[in-house]
Amino acid sequence: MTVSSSVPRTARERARIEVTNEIKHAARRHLAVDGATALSLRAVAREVGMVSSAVYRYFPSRDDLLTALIVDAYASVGEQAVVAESAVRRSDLIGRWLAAARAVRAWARANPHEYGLIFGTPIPGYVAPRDTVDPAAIVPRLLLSILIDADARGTTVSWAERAIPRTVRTDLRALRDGFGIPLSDAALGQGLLAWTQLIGVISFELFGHLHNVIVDFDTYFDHQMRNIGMDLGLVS
Amino acid sequence: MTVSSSVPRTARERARIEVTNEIKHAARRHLAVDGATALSLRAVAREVGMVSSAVYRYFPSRDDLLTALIVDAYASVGEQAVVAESAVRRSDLIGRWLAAARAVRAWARANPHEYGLIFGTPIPGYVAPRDTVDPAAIVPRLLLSILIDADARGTTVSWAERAIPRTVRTDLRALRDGFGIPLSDAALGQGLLAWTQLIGVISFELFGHLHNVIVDFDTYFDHQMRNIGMDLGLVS
DNA sequence: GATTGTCAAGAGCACTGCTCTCTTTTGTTG
DNA sequence: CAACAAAAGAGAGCAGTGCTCTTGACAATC
Repeated sequence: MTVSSSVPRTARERARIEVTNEIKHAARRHLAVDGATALSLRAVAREVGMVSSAVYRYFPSRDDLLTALIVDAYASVGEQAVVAESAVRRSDLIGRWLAAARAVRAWARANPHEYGLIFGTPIPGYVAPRDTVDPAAIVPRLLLSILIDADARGTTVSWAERAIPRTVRTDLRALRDGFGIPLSDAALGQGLLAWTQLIGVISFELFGHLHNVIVDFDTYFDHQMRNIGMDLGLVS
Repeated sequence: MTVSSSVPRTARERARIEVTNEIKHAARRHLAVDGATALSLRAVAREVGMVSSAVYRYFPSRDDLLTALIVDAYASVGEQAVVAESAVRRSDLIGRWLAAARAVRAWARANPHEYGLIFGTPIPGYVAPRDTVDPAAIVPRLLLSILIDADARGTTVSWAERAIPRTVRTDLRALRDGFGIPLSDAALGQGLLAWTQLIGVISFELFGHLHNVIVDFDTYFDHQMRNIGMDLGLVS
């Protein structure tokens, strides 16, 4: 094997990439309409004009197809969040937090099944391969970068004075050292919870747990996110 | 139709209830092992010694079987939470909150697939029937009762002074009036978020979003829940 | 130009949810 | 008690699924 890797050289390789993308796009369309459980490899094959067995040349199993869609979904939501957040003035910390949060929610509402794929019930017997961890970290990393900027400006998190158990400190230290995050245990811990809250509020909305409770989800989401941002010390 | 309704009179009715339960138990076993998507009506039928078509006399479709399991799951987690919370001294507000939260998490860890069934990705094209809304409300209601007791003791929620948008107030008022909840908008709103957080933290743990981040989940969960409880004004 | 690796197609296996028809069992009524 | 109606089980069958294996066609390389 030579250096050829990312650049398609032969016509075969080029065609392979093209067909692979075609399959993925068709699969994403089916996913958007029918959901993950109803995603049929045969139906996808029909749509791209192939016989089902031919698809197996590109994805060795249905789960592998789903994994590819998961990676793409993570990349997609991550990109949306990054773009939205980068459009806000750097010093407007709460604005950056709200922009990122709103972008994630908007993406989730536009692609509910893809959202469910990555933040809902995991596929049984399925373990996320290495490929998914990098794109999955985009949004959390973005949120942390806001916290880091806030910390640099001298803000403090509302739980700064609260005790933190020893083993939690150990876990947080490993996280901080592993990724080089210059944040206090308190900020890191509360940031982790904020990330959890963001996904939790969106999940409750999309999965119907606030049906007949909240009507104006737009305002409700903004309200909760703004309060969380204030607790994080991102005062405007 | 006479008064006979809940009490089985004839042997047939009795047998029907028994077979129905047998099917549900077999289904629950399969669910626990293989997950919801892999739940096969035929496999369940085989286990109870029936032919698949006979099961349709009891559950008109696979989704109806799943719905029955969902209702049971809600009832199950609700009972666990109620039992655990009731064992705590009434004046120990944070203890009651922690007991309920820990009970929900313990149930979730013991029955991950049932948890995923009710708090994970909803089944595509599936709308929760009326039967599910009552059992689904047990845990939220329990958490609210703690907040109500706290309010009666004069505690205040950490967001008590923060502005609440008009439409959010409208939604919260409808909720308060509909269920007769004597709580301020601030307490109700923050309570709603606490409930979301509880499920969010458990989901992140079970669905693997904190893999390689948190090791000691027991302590991490307790830590976050205690902090949330403090924000709710449940100081010990 | 012959050879080697890649791809698409087709048949087939074991499984699924679900719908029929047919037979047996059960409860009620004349 | 016999006759009838309702309920429940059995079996076959349909259309669909994921996946495997074999067969034939094409392209890249020696």
